[in-house]
Amino acid sequence: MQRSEQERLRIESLAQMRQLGIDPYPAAEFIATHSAVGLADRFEEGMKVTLAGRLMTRRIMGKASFASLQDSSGAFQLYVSRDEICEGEDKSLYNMVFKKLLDRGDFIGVEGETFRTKTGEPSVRVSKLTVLSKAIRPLPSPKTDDDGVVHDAFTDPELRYRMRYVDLVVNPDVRKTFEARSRVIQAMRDNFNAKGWLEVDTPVLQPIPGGAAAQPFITHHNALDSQLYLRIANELYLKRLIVGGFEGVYEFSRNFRNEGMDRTHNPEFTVLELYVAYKDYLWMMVEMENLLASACKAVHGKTEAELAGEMINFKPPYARVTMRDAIREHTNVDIDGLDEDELRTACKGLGMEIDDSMGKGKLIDELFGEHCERHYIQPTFIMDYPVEMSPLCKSHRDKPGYTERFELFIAGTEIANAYSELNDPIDQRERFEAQLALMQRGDDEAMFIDQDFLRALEYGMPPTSGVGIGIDRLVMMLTGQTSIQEVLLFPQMRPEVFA
RNA sequence: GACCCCCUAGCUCAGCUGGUUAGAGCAUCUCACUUUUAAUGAGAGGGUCGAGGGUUCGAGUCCCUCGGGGGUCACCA
Repeated sequence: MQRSEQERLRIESLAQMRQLGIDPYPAAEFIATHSAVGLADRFEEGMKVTLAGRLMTRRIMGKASFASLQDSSGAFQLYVSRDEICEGEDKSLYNMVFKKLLDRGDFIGVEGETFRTKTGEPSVRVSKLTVLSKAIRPLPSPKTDDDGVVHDAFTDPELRYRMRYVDLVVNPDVRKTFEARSRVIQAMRDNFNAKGWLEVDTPVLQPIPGGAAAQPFITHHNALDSQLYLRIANELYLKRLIVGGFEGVYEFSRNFRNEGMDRTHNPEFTVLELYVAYKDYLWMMVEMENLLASACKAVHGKTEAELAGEMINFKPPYARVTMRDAIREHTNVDIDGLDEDELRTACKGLGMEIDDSMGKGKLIDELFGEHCERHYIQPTFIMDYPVEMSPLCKSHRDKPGYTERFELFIAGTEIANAYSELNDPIDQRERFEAQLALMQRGDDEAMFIDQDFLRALEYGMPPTSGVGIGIDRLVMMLTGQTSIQEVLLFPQMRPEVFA
């Protein structure tokens, strides 16, 4: 393979280290007494410490040098003096190893005593230096000037996503985003566990891709000689567990949909699904408000987050708007009482592209998606969806033709979808059959009938409220990112071709 | 899937209506330097300009095909 000049030099340094009796990839444990930030937080002069991490910038000034050591928490300054790491006549550890054979990016461990330099910078005066792992490829070398401006940043999205390991090393904000993602998920999990709800795992490989309307990935099991699908949702499995007697179950579900990719869609994505027995969608709204407020606090320490120049306020309560009112407000169309033909005429009047395969539910969905959705910047519950677009949702307790469903919109994007779950097995069977009719009419997103799920409902499911929250999108909202690729460690890319 | 834009050194980028040997900063290498922090000073090396074809006396630059990426739209969360 073709090596760059810098790579060849580093490989040569490896050999030279071995000649000096230094193992560039030692096996032994290295114990760091402190992390970089931990040491900075509890800094006193005269502490005996050890640190481990990557050697980053070096400023060599003859017989002494400054360097920064970067670990998972951040960076700390090292002071390396020739005569302090080489006590005897042999100065090769400094002159050869430190100055020549080590490079930016190599892992080292150091032992030494803390002090402040004359400019006041907390530093470690290195007395012992151990090579922990040599890097043979050079890292990109961004620099930050006195005004905080970053020069030569590693910014090419293709390289950053394909080599996330490099991105994480040189772009501290990237690491912060993924730490925030972990905190969001942890805050949610803590919240659910405190209430006694059970975290469960349900099948990713499903014989029927149910619980949502989407194109699945199809695979094949050899031993069973049967077609299987990667799940597009886990909803129907969690409801089976409610039938089984658990009162609250949740799962952070990796779902797979064989559809387009853009800045809010990745073929695999994460949804938190939560189902709680004896609750309804009104209860769930309050639950969501509190949940998102605590998730936001977990990231920002307060209930506000900035996104694309807009402050998003996660403090409860959130606005509640019915689907009918939302459409009426933004299009002057009152969907109440319109039949399918009248609705189609109204959509055409608004210049929308529609076709005959669209049923009433789909038409309303289009109306909302095209004309309303983008207006909801602050967290807003859109509630009471028409029954045609919600085949798994309970009919509204006092609005015929509507369901007890809400979606939560933030920054014009759907973040969560929740129901008072349909638990009437006869009604559910009819809804599935209506989906079948839509499918025959040409709607390729209509749901399949899951006979086992219907059988489960026939054994009796308590009244239940369930919700799905798009975790990737929520993390985007909470970290100020506008592309899903920035909140996925390894976003889907075309396979790389190696020459 | 459609349209638009991008791909030049390890990184970030210049490179005009085509014109000698393709440039800069950082990184790298050599030398100097014991309190620097975008360290500094002096010097040096490093490129099949995404790939392949074409037009031309001459292509990084114009045209075509392909590959990769980004953006917009459509489907979807």
